[in-house]
Amino acid sequence: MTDSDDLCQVSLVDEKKVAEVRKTMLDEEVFTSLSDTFKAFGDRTRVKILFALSGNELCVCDLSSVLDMTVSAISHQLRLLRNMNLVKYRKEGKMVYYSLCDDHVVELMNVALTHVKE
Amino acid sequence: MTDSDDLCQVSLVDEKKVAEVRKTMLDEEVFTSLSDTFKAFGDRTRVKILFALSGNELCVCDLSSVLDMTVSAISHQLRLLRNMNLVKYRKEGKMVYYSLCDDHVVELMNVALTHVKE
DNA sequence: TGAATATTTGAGCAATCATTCAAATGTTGC
DNA sequence: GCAACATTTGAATGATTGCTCAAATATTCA
Repeated sequence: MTDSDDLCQVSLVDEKKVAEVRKTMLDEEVFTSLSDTFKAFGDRTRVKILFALSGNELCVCDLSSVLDMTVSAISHQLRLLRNMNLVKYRKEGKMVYYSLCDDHVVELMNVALTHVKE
Repeated sequence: MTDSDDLCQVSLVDEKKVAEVRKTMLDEEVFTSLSDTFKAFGDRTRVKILFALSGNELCVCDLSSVLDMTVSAISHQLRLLRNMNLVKYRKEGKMVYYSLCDDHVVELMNVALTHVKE
């Protein structure tokens, strides 16, 4: 961070504004959780999985078939979504059925969709 | 994709469900836009920038000061956010003031925040 | 015109990440 | 126990990405 201390002159003028904004900033961990959550949605495979699971409980091979992707690839991404508490699973014999954890997931996708559609 | 055709036996049973889900899936480009949008939020620096800009118009060096990061690093991320139509800018002399494009940005962060806080 | 300043940009580098492949785990039914 | 099957896992690899550094733009003011 070579130029973090040679701030622009105007920052002295906006010192008050900067201080105010700095005060409203959340804790570092909150921003980390926030960006981690968004990061989980920030991949085509994972959004597709989450979208497919909205309203449906699906097993890994169902998802593999719907997305036309390797079971292994799907499973890797499901683990990530599990760790992020976005999906939960239910075992039934050899099968593992996945579903969404809560409604925030659908809500987030809907808000983002309205943005995408302008 | 070596095992995309040797689907599990159960998929024959769930064939109907899979076909239904497949029908509800959105177009490929929509999923791409969706994940790209989320990807823009999926970085600590960028969420912080977006959060700082919610309700405030700030110049690059203000942001640099608030986030305690290089002007260059901030500028690089601002370009990405500009390309994603999440922030807009206004030139005033040497300064460039950034602000959020629309309310979806704040809305998305709020929904994600309620998820993070459980 | 030339110095000072705010911002942008491109190349380079280290770190992260998504997928593949092969192997392991766990479950069912013989 | 063993074969078949659904899923998970670890290592490896190619691709993407965030930041730094140096240089380029663009604007103001003397």
